[in-house]
Amino acid sequence: MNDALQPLNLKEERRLQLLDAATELLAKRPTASLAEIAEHTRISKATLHRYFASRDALLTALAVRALALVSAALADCRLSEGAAPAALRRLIEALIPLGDKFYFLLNEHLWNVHPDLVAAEQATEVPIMQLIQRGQAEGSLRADLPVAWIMYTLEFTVFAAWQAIYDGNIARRDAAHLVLESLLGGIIAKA
Amino acid sequence: MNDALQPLNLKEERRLQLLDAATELLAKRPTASLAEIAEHTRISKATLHRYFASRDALLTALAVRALALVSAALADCRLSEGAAPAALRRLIEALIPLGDKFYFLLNEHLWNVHPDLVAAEQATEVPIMQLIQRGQAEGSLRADLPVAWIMYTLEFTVFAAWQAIYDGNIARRDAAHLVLESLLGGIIAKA
DNA sequence: CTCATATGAGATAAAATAGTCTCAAATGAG
DNA sequence: CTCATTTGAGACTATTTTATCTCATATGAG
Repeated sequence: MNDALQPLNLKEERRLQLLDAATELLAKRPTASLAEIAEHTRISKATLHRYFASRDALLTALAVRALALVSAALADCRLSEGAAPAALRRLIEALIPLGDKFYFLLNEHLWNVHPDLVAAEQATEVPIMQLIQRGQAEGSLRADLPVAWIMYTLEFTVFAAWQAIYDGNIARRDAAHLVLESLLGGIIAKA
Repeated sequence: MNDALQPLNLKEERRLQLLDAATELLAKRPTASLAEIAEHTRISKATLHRYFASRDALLTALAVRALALVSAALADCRLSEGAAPAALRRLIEALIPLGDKFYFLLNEHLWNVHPDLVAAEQATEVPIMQLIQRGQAEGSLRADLPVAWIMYTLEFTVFAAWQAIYDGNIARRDAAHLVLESLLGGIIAKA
């Protein structure tokens, strides 16, 4: 699965560029037709079909790539090392640029078509969950909030940041800071 | 638009039940076909068409109802009264059960079809934005986080709660408390 | 420049979804 | 119970989306 991260020839590079542009659009508009995806990626329908034989092939490629990138990011973050808040920071910084891909992994409508990838997707959740548990055990994260809930709020806040960047409402360079501040410290002013 | 909240005859009651069930499914799976919506709502395709003449009619009804319910909830919350944190609490408590409808209002893929409702949707954002601004001016909400970002994180956290309830991962009765705690106070343990 | 390859536009076919309709059965009120 | 209304199943039609293909043009490497 790390094949998705190997150095590539030009055509493969282009294919991934198209795939990433398609992912963006599909994150914003899951109902987009292939004609709309072609338009968004600035290629003709025929060319889109040359790169991805079918809608299913496109969605599969998307899922595989999302899994590979998120898994690699998680591994790079070494979530089991260092204090939990610092690890969480590394995680958030890594995930924001992958917000659309991360969003796809979290949504069930893709998995209906690709149940074979479900186990791999669930495997991406394990290190995050363990990090939260570790933080609670260490006393650095609140233990009164259920782990499951912390995961939801983390995941949705990361996607909110991706969306806010995409919409042009926050600057990319500010995003991680904003997520960290609001998620970790909350929005209430300190006394 | 408050017509959507008037006492109803039995058939209209049933129609709204169907509409609400369809809204749930479409929040989880925007690509659901009418056949899938019919199955989810436990009626036949023919009956679905009897209640909503077309997919467009269904989506329009959904948007109109979502707008009516969210607008009414916002009005009930009297966001300009009382301290900002208390008003925020009332807001969150009101919005969670409307999470699927709120999510729809925030997403662009519906408005492509119904640009006429865009102004009304944007009007629902104004009292929320004003509340945040008021909180910042009063010093109860952090002024270092942009208003736009606070709105994103609020909206996505509310939807996260709706989703978590729908998935069976948190209890409905706990949801508002969890949102308030994590959003307002953050997830870092207090020293 | 040449030439191999990639691409777009648009026509066409196939598949899926949306929409329409009929009639028997189910439902609910009186 | 009767009877008016609603519903489901499924056949059928219409529309949209997906997929396929051709050929002229564009592109890029040498």
